[in-house]
Amino acid sequence: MSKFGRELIDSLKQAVKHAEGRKVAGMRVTVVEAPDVKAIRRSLRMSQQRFAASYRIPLATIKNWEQKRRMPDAPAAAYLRAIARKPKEVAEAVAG
Amino acid sequence: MSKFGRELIDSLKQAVKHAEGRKVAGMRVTVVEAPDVKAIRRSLRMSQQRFAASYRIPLATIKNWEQKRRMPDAPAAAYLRAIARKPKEVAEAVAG
DNA sequence: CCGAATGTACGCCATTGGCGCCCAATTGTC
DNA sequence: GACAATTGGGCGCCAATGGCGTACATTCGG
Repeated sequence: MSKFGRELIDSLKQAVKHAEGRKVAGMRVTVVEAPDVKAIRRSLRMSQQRFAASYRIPLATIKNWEQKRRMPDAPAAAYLRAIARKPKEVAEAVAG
Repeated sequence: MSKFGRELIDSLKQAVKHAEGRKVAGMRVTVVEAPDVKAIRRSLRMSQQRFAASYRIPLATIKNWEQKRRMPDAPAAAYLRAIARKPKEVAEAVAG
């Protein structure tokens, strides 16, 4: 069996799974749209540095999110949602 | 130069950097101890499923954290901290 | 003019997120 | 007691993210 042959078969298997309505492992389909980190931060009138410190997120990670180089994963997206809606409460909760 | 030789040299370079107090790229040193997800969840008297749903974290991720198979990354740790201290406020914030 | 602060951009790589699957333990419900 | 449902532990797999470094552009106050 050639390498090409194996790859072709794998592709077909995935296609079949798709057709069956099953999910293909390793294929992530983003359902919810990405939270706009920059908008959230700006609405709080904070620099990236202060925002990062206030919510205990590494500065580099904030930068990645704002530049759309990385998408916040599910827990991070939830966290950002919480921050966007109750900035003060969350900041207090993580402080100290 | 053999493969083993190169690897040995790289290891020595890292050791030198360590000795110099510099940080070695790619080597993560966890500073804060891992949050005890199970304890947090239990104190809220929720099943893994409800906890996951309430805070919008995939069930599999909760399992990984509780079984210590994965460590929550920095944003996740901050989120858990917020949850631990202001469970109701955070739950309300992420709901809807 | 220059240094500090802020933010954009990108490389690198170990670790995590996220998914599926299976199985044991616990908790109902008849 | 028997049976089904819920809960949670354990593990393999893979792409994507987290985290850190470095360099460069822009803004701003002295």
